[in-house]
Amino acid sequence: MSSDLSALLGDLITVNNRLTRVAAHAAHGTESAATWRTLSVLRQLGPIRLGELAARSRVSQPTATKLVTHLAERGWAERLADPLDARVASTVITPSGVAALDAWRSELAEALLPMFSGLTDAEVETLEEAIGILRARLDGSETPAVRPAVHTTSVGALPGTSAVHSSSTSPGASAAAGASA
Amino acid sequence: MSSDLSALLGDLITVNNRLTRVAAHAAHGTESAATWRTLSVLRQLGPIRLGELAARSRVSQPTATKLVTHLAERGWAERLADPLDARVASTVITPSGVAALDAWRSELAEALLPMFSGLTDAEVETLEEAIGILRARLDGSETPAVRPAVHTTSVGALPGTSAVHSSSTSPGASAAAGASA
DNA sequence: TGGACATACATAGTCAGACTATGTATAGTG
DNA sequence: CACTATACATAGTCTGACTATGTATGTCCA
Repeated sequence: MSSDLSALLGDLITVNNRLTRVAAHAAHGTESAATWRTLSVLRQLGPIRLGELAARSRVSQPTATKLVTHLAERGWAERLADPLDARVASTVITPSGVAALDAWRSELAEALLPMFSGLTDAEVETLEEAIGILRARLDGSETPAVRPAVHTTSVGALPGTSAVHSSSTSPGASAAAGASA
Repeated sequence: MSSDLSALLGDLITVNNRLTRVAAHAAHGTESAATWRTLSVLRQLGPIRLGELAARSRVSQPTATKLVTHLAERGWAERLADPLDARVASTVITPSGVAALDAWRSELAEALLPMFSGLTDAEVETLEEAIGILRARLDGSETPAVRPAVHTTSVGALPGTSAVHSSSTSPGASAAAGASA
């Protein structure tokens, strides 16, 4: 019954774009979506080099610089000097940043509740599983674009490529939904 | 403990934001996401007044004006004068617009295929259902009078057989797939 | 050891989508 | 026939995103 993967992806992005507008209205009095997205990545991946953050967030390196600067001004992230390489400026989320992220999630959820009230248990489970599937794909696919390095530094093994292929009705989805980076 | 709806919604929006970045890279040589989102709404809802389009797209009325102007310049949409009310400028998608939308979907799907290759049938089904659930909520929560879910059509019943572009529902009141309050 | 090249991040400048505030034309009403 | 409400257009601004480029540091090799 799986019609066409092409159509599925088209619908996925279309719905995604519409949801983005809804979220923009929901998180009104707070920061931008880019801020929260970046904070989420920081919380999930811990101290991370700026270039790696840019790749994971699918933004350009200058954009990542701006976002981190913004977070640092808010006290939600800090830059750490790398003792082994003075060029590197790793970024960490601060406790204040974690708190802010949690607060945003709460506010967002409250704003979206009317739209998503009355979901059946089955629907909630479906959404949880779908989120898990998408997250696995987002985390697992290493950035195709920015990786011209032929150099084999091989210091920090990237934590990606979790290779999660849990089928539906497996416990993986609910766990992924609850963990929340 | 499966359902903390608050956490689910937070995860949903976070994943959504990350997917948006992926899509931005995928549809590279073409128009913006706002263009395709608007075009999708136009195809789904047929001739539609500008204010209604803005509400459905979750953008302000001036933004809708700009988007429609852009579409009209491309020849992808046309403004229709309302014989009963000279203030009204309804908008319709043109055949050229439908073709452009289909082309975008194809290009997008091709670009995203590597990331989503190897999905199991169950995973595809889960994503299809999730898309249906979200679409129902997006379509349903618009007007003060929420359209009641009429029948319990399975989401898997999307046709997808006749044309290259399936889904995106049919015009009219087909929004209630899978709502089942 | 020192110069050439590569890498990591920062800065500058630009573009587009989104908003609020406001203007203009038409419709409805007492 | 004004008087208000409605529907859309216009003006101006903010911000996230990009490309192009600059600066500092690391690495390689003669």
